[in-house]
Amino acid sequence: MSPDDVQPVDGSHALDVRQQLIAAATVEFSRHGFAGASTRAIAVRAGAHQPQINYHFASKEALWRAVIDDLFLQCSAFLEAEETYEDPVDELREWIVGLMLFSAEHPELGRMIMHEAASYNDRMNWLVDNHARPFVERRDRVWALLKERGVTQDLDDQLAESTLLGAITIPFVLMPHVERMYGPLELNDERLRHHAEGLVRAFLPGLAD
Amino acid sequence: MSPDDVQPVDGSHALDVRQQLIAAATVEFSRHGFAGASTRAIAVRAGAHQPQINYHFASKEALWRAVIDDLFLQCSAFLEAEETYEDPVDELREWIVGLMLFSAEHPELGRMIMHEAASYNDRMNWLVDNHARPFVERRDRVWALLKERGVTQDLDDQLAESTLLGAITIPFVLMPHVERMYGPLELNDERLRHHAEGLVRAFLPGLAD
DNA sequence: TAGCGGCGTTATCAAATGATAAAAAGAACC
DNA sequence: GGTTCTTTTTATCATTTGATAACGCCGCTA
Repeated sequence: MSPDDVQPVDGSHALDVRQQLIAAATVEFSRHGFAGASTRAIAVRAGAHQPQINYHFASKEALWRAVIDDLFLQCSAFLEAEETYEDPVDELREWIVGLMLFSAEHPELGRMIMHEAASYNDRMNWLVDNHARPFVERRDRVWALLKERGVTQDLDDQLAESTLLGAITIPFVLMPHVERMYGPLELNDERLRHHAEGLVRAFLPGLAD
Repeated sequence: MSPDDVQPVDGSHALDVRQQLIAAATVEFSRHGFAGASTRAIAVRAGAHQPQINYHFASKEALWRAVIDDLFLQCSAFLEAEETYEDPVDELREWIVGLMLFSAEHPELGRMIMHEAASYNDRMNWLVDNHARPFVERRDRVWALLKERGVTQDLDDQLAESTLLGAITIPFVLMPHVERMYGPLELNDERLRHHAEGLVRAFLPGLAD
């Protein structure tokens, strides 16, 4: 009410709705896939009205892309550290550990990719071309380097990438499945890092440590 | 036209429609998930009419369960060999190789599981209780045995199962993704087996050979 | 204070969806 | 050949879906 009891300035409330919609859509899309997530359910979860989706985004599909953009941004931030390593061994090791920790905290990205990458469709193509490719190409170079050095597990070159991806992320992507099987899991940082070390040994068996 | 131009005898035509519907539903469900697959698209692919789904199966959901039953049956047949091994090392090794070959040939099962296991829902519960649990419990026993023997990779006990599952199946589950990345893959039996050996070494590093 | 633009809110549309009813067509059995 | 049961085929229903239109509210600016 008072003049400097600042209302969010200059459209920031609209930005807030956008953020809420993205957050809600992240949950709905990752749980139910693109087709299974309804714009109404997303709106309810966001505390917004369904037409606001088409106002703030061009379409359901555009909202989906915004969610993916957001998740990859978070993922990049999480893996930022890997940028700084000089030794490719350290880089891959930290990538494995980092991606596993990210997947544990934000399994939604892996889930959304799984939903789309099961078929040849436009969203999958967009996903690969706009986000996955740069990620993968960089890692493929690192993998090739380490392969020459003889420290990598001997896997098929074109399957290695997705094999690592699966081994690292699937336990968290399938957490509902895992918990149905074993009961609620209590994963603390220590357990996660111990597991990650196992993954590193599995795929970089040439490391003497 | 001629009298002994035999029509399929004794209801076998109906059985044929059932099979066609299951085959078509396998494709549609694995590509688009439960919600994304429409009964009309399934019927068209099967060369049948949409209401025949509700005639031969109680509901879309019942058809989905029939598809899963069918796929797990095929998977069991594929892995039959593992039943015969005495040494648990051989059993796990052959399971890894067998599941990888099955996933390469029938990626649909993995894709359908991925669609469902991303959230807590009835189909996921049914899947775990009716199919996954017996599979997993058996393998967990083998894994525990081999762990005592000190030949397994040191992974978190409750994450090891899904980690293996991910490493083995994801390249084929995500084949559209992989091919978008690398171009069309030509995976022959030799390449697949070579890759599988790498997986065995990754998760059973204690084997001297 | 009048006008304007950004945004929230309500109402509504056309299309698609799973399911069912009812009629038509076969197949089997006497 | 007639009867009965099974299966196919057509027509249709009630919901749900993504999207748009229309209207109202609020803040800003002149």
